[in-house]
Amino acid sequence: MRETVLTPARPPARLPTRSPVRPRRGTPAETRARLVATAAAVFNRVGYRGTDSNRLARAAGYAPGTFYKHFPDKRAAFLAAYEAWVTTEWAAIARVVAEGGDPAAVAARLVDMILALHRRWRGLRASLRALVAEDRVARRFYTHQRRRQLELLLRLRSPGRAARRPRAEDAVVLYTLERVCDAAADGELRDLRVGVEPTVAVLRALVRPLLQDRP
Amino acid sequence: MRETVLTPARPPARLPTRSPVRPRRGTPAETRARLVATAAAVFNRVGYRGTDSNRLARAAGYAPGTFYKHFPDKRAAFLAAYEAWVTTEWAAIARVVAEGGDPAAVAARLVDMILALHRRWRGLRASLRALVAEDRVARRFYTHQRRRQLELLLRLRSPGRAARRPRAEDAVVLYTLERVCDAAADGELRDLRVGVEPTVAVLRALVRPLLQDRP
Amino acid sequence: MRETVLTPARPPARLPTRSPVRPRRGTPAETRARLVATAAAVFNRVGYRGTDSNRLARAAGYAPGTFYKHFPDKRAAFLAAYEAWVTTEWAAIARVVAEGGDPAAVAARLVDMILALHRRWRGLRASLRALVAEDRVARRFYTHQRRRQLELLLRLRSPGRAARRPRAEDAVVLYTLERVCDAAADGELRDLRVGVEPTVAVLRALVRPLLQDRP
Amino acid sequence: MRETVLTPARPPARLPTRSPVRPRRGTPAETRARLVATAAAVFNRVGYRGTDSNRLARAAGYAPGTFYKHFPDKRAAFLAAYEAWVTTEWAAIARVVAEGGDPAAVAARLVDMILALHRRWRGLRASLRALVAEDRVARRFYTHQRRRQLELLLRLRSPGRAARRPRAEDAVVLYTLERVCDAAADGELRDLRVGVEPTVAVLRALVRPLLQDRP
DNA sequence: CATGAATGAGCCTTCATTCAT
DNA sequence: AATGAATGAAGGCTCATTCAT
Repeated sequence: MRETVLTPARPPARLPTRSPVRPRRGTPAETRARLVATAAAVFNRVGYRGTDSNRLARAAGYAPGTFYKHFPDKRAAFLAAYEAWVTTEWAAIARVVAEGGDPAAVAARLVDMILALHRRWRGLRASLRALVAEDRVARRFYTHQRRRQLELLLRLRSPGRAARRPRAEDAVVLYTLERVCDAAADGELRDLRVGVEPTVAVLRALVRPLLQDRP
Repeated sequence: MRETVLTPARPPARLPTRSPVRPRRGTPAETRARLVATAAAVFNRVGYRGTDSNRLARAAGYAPGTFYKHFPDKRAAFLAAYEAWVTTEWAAIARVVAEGGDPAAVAARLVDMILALHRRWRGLRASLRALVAEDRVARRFYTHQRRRQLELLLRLRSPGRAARRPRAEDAVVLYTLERVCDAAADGELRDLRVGVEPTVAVLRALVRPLLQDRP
Repeated sequence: MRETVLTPARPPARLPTRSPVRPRRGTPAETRARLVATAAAVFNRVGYRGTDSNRLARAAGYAPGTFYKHFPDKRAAFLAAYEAWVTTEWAAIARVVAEGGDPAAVAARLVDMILALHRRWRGLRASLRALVAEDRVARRFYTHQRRRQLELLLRLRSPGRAARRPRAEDAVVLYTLERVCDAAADGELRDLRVGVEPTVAVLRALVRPLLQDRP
Repeated sequence: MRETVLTPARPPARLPTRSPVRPRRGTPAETRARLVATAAAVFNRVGYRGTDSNRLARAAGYAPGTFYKHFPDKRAAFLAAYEAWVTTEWAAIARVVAEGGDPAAVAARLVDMILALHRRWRGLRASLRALVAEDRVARRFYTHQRRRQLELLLRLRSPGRAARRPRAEDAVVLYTLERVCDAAADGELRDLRVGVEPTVAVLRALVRPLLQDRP
């Protein structure tokens, strides 16, 4: 196994990042996209509580009022950023799976890619966890995204056929993958005196069975 | 297997809950304990962001100033409440393990107990996640507690001897257990159309190997 | 006395109400008229503070900028709506007086009509009072309208001749009529446990002497 | 008739006006009273929309937060100021009536006093009208005060006995008195080319029958 | 030890208005 | 003539924290 966690085969997928200054006058969709991209970057850097809607707007090159033309509130902007993140992640997952190869190799590439993504967006993800823990609406949104992921996973594995693996097992693996990648991204593993490499190996072993139906 | 998740063999261990009103004047330790207990209960009910330090003090029967005589800030009160929770949890774990029985039965009782504890304190735990995600100090505190747990686990399993199981595996199981119990407690599983019972079964299978050294 | 307050002899005169949607492109006068009519209806429903100029423009089928092509500001649109209301009211008054009949009957029909008009436009009138109370320009505008009314009244009563009734008495009756009709329209009388019928009777008795010169 | 409207027999009753600076640390009741007095003065000068809660607090010598320890919002502070005003007014009315004298003289003193009070507090009263016109809660509060006045009036006139005068007539006179005094205070009469003196004479004639039961 | 009145920076949001198209 | 994206000053309110008593 050549690849290491820190040098994935392919650079982590990126959310579009903020354009520099004064984008004045564009289509609403463009403005919204700029706001979302900037919000993602800013939230990732300083966290959800670390900014306010005014700063978010300014960072994207707009005045405070513009923000509220596109989002009912700060939370909505955050959830839009998170949704973009999930879309990015699952596009990347689909790509890795589509590339094919033997299941162990695919599992390895998947785990590496997911970990890289969690690393790159660890601030955003931390804020997500915080918000989901505190806010009903955010929680609903998050759970909805996770259900999407579960369905996606089923479809990835067995296109056209019914999955034979129990749903509970899939869910547990998904939770584990998410939680452990967050821990690794946040440096928790290091603080625990647990190596990243062996942990990644454990995750790969966990993910592999996800990729094929039971024998 | 008789026990169900919803009716654990033993009622979930409880943090001391808040004393009623006006306890005024006692030893500093008593006052602090009352504040911690009240804080735990209030945080569990309305979340970390759902109260302020004034209300917390009043709920325990004190004036706002008293709160700051015992804690440098609101976060410290929260972390004290969480520390009490962890202590409670691991005392309960030790008790279950000490009761003995065949490993499968012990694993089952452990998972049930932990899930019950997460259910009872789901508000507190949600706030913990939020705070840990946002706050460096809280994160350090949390990671420190987790290390304690890891050591405790090692000692539980193989008193006196060195553990032979890789540390990474233990850590992953610990994360999984925590994350999935939180998901169950918060109703995420239901929203995902995943049954609690089969999920618990998966967790038990995961926990069992923790309890004995490799053959 | 046949007529009741609630079933006036003739339906209350109506300001033209808002045109439905997208009237785009017309003469400036048409556009302005549509904006005024819509503004009257919207202000009557939600009050002056209850909308903003953007919504007002949209409600009339225009973009925000169009609004400011026709009015220097929101207040101007309101005053235009109020002016239309006063014109409507005094046209109705003139009509009732022109119909003739014995003074008592005319007074009765007048009071009923005025009350009906205050009822139908109570939201608009409430906003008028609010604005007049807060805003110098609106106050001047309002006082100017009231002077017009006073002159109109003098001319109604004694066409061609100088009035012999002291101006102060007329003014007081005008104020009373206005204030009490507003109170009735707003349900204040009910809250005061004062019947509308006897109050209307008092007003009629007050109005009658306005209609003829002193004997 | 000696007294003129502008030089009433007795100086208009005054709400306590604001204390100058930094009153730090007092009983809550004192602080609240200072805030109410300052609010009354400031609202009277610049109107309800002319300040904000921060400025109100600062004007009374406090920080913004202090304001919200005593009032749930700006409106509540305003209504407290208005309530104080009504209390002041009716104490003055009771005093004038208690002084006795022949009904015409009492009526004259009453009207003069009320007009003076409306003049002194015309800004406050204008804001009251604005708020009542726009805000349900303020309207309810205002109507409640007015009912109190009506009851007070009944009791003033016929202590111990039932009133024989119809309630509707009393209410109409109360409304007239209020509306016309406001008009005089706001300079509307002048703009209407109506003299204050003859208007006051009309009001006195109106008020006189309030003071005694029908013959 | 405990009190509780007071603090004040700062956040979220609104809306009347402008101007490039 | 009409558009509508963008503006930005300002307002209402919160809450962690202090300090004189």
